[in-house]
Amino acid sequence: MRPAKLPDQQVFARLTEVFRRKGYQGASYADLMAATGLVKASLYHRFPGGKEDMVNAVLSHVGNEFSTCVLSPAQEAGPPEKRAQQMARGLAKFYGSGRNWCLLDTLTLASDRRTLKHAKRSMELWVESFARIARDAGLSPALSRRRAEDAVAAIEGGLIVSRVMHSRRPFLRALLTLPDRLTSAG
Amino acid sequence: MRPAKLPDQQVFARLTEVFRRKGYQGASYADLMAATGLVKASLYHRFPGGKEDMVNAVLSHVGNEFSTCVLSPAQEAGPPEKRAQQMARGLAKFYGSGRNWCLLDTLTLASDRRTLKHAKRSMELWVESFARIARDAGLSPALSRRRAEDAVAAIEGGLIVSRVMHSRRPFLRALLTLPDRLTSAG
DNA sequence: GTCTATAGCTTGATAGAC
DNA sequence: GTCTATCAAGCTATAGAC
Repeated sequence: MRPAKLPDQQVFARLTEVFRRKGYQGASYADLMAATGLVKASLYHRFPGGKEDMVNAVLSHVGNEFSTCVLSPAQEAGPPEKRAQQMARGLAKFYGSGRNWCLLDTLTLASDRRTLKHAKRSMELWVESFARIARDAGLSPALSRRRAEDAVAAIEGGLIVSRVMHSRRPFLRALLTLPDRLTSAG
Repeated sequence: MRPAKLPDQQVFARLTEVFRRKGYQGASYADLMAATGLVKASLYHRFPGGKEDMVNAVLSHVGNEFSTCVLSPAQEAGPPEKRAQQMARGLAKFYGSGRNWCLLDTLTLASDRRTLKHAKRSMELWVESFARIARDAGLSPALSRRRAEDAVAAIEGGLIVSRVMHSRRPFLRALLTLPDRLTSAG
């Protein structure tokens, strides 16, 4: 009998896990097959362009998750501080309290231009979303932009220090200081 | 006639360049051969353990550079603010104003335990060096440690945002705020 | 949409001449 | 300390059956 289709959601989740840990070049088909339980030809059936297609599908999928989990609070009504706190909670969940690594980091080592552009667009959305909070808190557009970029950097850097030092605290501190970072005057 | 020995310094510098851009798995022998001008067997002659040996030699070599270029100002006499400024200048040079990527980031994706331990030790030295500045500025040991970790995270994150967004400013801002980050009260 | 089977290329690694 | 030559293993990719 014909094997049932493995749900897209599961495929995406498992591919994501591999790319997060190994990056683009580090993720071999052997890894991707083992993670999904699908054989190579099946992966090519779903992603005709091979790994490049997979990576971009994963970036889109994870980008959607990130939007609903983290970015959407920025759009809603309410005081900027509260919205920033909500985003921090979303980030804690999204990054598994620092256990997960960030695709925008791991996928931007020696991968193709399409992927790099995709990653840049994703980070741009993230920064813009943070900047909106800062503007709503009364900061100037230019300062808001800087604060937003620096907040993203604090989180990405927190993830790296957490990864290298084997402690989640640096990442968690970056979340704790997020609201102040985005909304405090000066 | 027998080909002359290619100076260690040049070999290290060129290998470093490759590992910085491609990470451990991304750096193939083809890449390493092209960068050094040495053939595969010659690389194995210098590094009997292959890539793992190369990476660890590169980490040691770059670690020494980092020590003299960045960490040594922390040991000297003088006001903490001045020393922090000196370190910021050293970091600007070391990271090519944001053009260079950090080995502690790129080499910690799916590489062997020895390399991960080496990277952790290097970052530990870095954090400790920053923390000393903070203590000399009068901060408590615990706060100094947190400030130091967060400062390293700000720099690593600045490098990532700079890399993804194609702008050196996030990294350069992380340097500009370094002295205050390490020495301000509270 | 899954699988088996196969192809050719690239990889990491070694032996041995100069 | 460099090189040429060679190797098995792993890699990406495709053809075709069910």
